[in-house]
Amino acid sequence: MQEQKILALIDNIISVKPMFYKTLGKPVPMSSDITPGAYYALMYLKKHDMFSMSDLGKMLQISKPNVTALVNKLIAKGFVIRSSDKLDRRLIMIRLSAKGSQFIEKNNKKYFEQIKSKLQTLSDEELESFSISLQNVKDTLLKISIADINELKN
Amino acid sequence: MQEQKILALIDNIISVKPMFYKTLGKPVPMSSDITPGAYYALMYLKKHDMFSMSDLGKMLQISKPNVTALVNKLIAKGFVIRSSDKLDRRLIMIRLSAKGSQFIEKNNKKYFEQIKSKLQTLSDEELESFSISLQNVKDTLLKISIADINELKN
DNA sequence: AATAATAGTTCTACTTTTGTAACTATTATA
DNA sequence: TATAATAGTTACAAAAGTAGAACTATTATT
Repeated sequence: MQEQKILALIDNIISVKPMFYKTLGKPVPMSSDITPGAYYALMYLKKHDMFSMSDLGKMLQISKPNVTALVNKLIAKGFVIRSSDKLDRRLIMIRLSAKGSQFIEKNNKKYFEQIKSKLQTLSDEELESFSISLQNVKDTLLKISIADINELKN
Repeated sequence: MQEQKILALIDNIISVKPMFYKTLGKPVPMSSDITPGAYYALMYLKKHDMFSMSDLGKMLQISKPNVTALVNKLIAKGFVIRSSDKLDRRLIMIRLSAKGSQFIEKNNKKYFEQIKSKLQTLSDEELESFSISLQNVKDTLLKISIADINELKN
């Protein structure tokens, strides 16, 4: 890819980031039952099934002490399960509990309505192309994210 | 658009938001010369040229007292210019100064390298399609954002 | 002219996020 | 076995974001 096109792409990445974060409403506090950061953690766990504390921190880009604090809160709420790896007892694996999974699904539904109303300004064609593009963006980010976490492991 | 496809779209929106925010590195502190929120404000001003205090707050989704505090900091740094609207003297219009514009351009370039390294895991074809999709997502978000701000005006 | 509405400010307190340093337990290395 | 490296925790501090209430100045409404 040409250098110039890459620069344009990165410019788009930079400028779309805050838009993405802000345009479609607040992250996800709503119930105030949980902090946005904790909600993100639950979403990652829902997508990726299981993480060690360290890898969860890498995904969320937060430091280890913060992972501990965050996971403690999620455990206190029963949203997450802690289990130590038997092969390497240093590792503590975190996964979603049934309660945590239900919580996310229920809350996301509430959040749906909020976003849905914002989408009403778009035509049917715009919705279609937005949908396809977003899927592509998501897949790409996921790929970058996974490549990134693997690199950090080595 | 079918209800089911819309639900899938929204699900993607929700799950891609935290990815977008986190996957590609920290928002934009870097120099620590400015907070991420203030940086976002500068980016909005770069795109939209001019905002009243209230509209800026709506774009950034922050309350009026916080707009004041944020803009004060930006003015102290000389990144932004304050001017009152002559037709409606209640309005205070904010726009980027030359210094602010230069600051953003310079800092974005630094940020480029960080993102560029993350993109190296992608093939040329993936970069191309990512680029196109992202442009579409950006345009769509911008459209939603503008529709939203106009609605709030009425 | 009186009243209501809007734009912005000030003051204040609170939540959320974030980072650093020192520590324990376990595993890998030499 | 001694040492280094890794995973996670604890304790503390500080930055950043957020919001409510009361206030001034200006414009719109009646």
